[in-house]
Amino acid sequence: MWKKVVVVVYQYGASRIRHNPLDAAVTHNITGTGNTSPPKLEARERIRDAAIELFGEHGFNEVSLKEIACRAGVSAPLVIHHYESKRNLRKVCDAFVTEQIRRTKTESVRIAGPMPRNHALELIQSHRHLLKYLLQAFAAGGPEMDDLFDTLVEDSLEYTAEAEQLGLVYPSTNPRHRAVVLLLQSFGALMLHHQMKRHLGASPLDEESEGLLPYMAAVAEIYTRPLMNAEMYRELMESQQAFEREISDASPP
Amino acid sequence: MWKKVVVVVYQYGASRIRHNPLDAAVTHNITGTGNTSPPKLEARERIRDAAIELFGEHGFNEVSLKEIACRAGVSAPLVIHHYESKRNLRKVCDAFVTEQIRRTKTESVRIAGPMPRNHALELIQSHRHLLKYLLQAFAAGGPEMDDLFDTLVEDSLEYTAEAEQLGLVYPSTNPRHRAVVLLLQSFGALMLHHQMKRHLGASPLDEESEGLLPYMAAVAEIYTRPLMNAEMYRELMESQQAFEREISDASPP
DNA sequence: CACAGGCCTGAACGGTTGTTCAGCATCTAT
DNA sequence: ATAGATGCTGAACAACCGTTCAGGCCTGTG
Repeated sequence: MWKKVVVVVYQYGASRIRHNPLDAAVTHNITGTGNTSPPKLEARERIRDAAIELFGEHGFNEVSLKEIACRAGVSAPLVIHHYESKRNLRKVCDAFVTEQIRRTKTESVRIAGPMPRNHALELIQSHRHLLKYLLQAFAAGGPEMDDLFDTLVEDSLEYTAEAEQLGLVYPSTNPRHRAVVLLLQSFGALMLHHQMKRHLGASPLDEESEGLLPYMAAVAEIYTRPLMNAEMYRELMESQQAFEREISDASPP
Repeated sequence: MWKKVVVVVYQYGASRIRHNPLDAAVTHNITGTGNTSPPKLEARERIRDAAIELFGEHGFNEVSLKEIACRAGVSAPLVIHHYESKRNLRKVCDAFVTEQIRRTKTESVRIAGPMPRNHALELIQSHRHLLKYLLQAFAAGGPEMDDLFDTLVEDSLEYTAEAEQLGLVYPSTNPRHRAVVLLLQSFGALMLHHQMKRHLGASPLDEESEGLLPYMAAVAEIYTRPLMNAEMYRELMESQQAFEREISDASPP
């Protein structure tokens, strides 16, 4: 039954989150027909969805309870009545989005097979609002997000290893570190989606799903062909090592 | 007595900032000789520096005027007296940081020669607070930041081309797009510096400058050796092309 | 029918925010 | 010495925030 709730919520979210009386009637209809177990439906889920959408769009502190309530078609005190406080609402949203993304990820992994595409791009097409929320939550921090990031790393590590055995991905001297940096780069690039859209014409986070080819092509080229020389590599590492040696020589007396 | 505490805190903060000798000389000169042009020194700069530091650390909306004033060792209304409003203060900070980074960048380019290191890493060692502010400002958006990002792209493009002629960097089918994506990835990874520190042990944004080798090594490996197969590349591009074709076939009736 | 209980709301409260205002020192110029 | 800027402050203000409270609507149950 919990699943059913989730499905309804998702469909609701996919329909751009209009909270008209019509939609309210529809949800009421759905709840009224079948479920015998304690429903507790309707407004509670609408509030959560509105919060997720608005937090994802504008950030946590930029959104007031009144705006959330307004988008959910309810009053502000009701938000407090259902979720104890705004902070707790955020915690619930964090947990919900985390769970939803975890499920979506494993599903998409099953479907896509051992294709180590960009994690971010994997999620984008169907769950844009979740991804937006996720990015805001990553920026804001919090233990839920730390856990989620960890599982993303583990998942990435896992099916990158599969792809490596298939010869699609080349081995690394430190697969875990590589996976982490790739995740950081992928999600980080999405956090700058505004600049990405300005310079590349489109971003995975805006409404139209088209025009991503320039970005995909650039990323693909960077990841399939070496970008810089081995000599470059050596110089980079040596300068950094020299710098760190200099630091540690100077500081610890 | 409270003031004294504040002042100490500020000086400690300022000693990390390390103003340019040029700026220090100018300010001292003005105050000492009684320049005819509007002096308005001392507190005004302190407020600006405090604002930059706090905005960079906690974000624009997370910092109140009172906190800025407290760190600058003045009262809140004085902030309004010097800078018309909080929004205007942010605009001034944007312009100042932008200008400072522009200057620093050209200097570092001169010094480093045609070494297309990470732009971010280039700035980090000496101007961490500026970089923190920059990342927050990128996240918040604004025309000043758009302009700055554009010049970063142009600069990157320019001396990547130099490095290319020296054989340190390999050519691209679209150098501009590649430069943009590299910038997005570099800065974006820094925006997730919390996760970076958790998984890689250190981040360029925290106080100690050591321990960056894991990150540098992973980045260097990604950029010097191909990550995935050409077959992988083909599949990636084709799936995206197919997806976009499907979209454009369905939508424009 | 009465009545209890779960949604839900309007009004109101305390706290914080950015900003305004009147006035206090300090200094310069007349 | 007087007048006038200038730099700066404490007190106060309106607006908004998250949250509380008392009560109204609706539904199910005796």
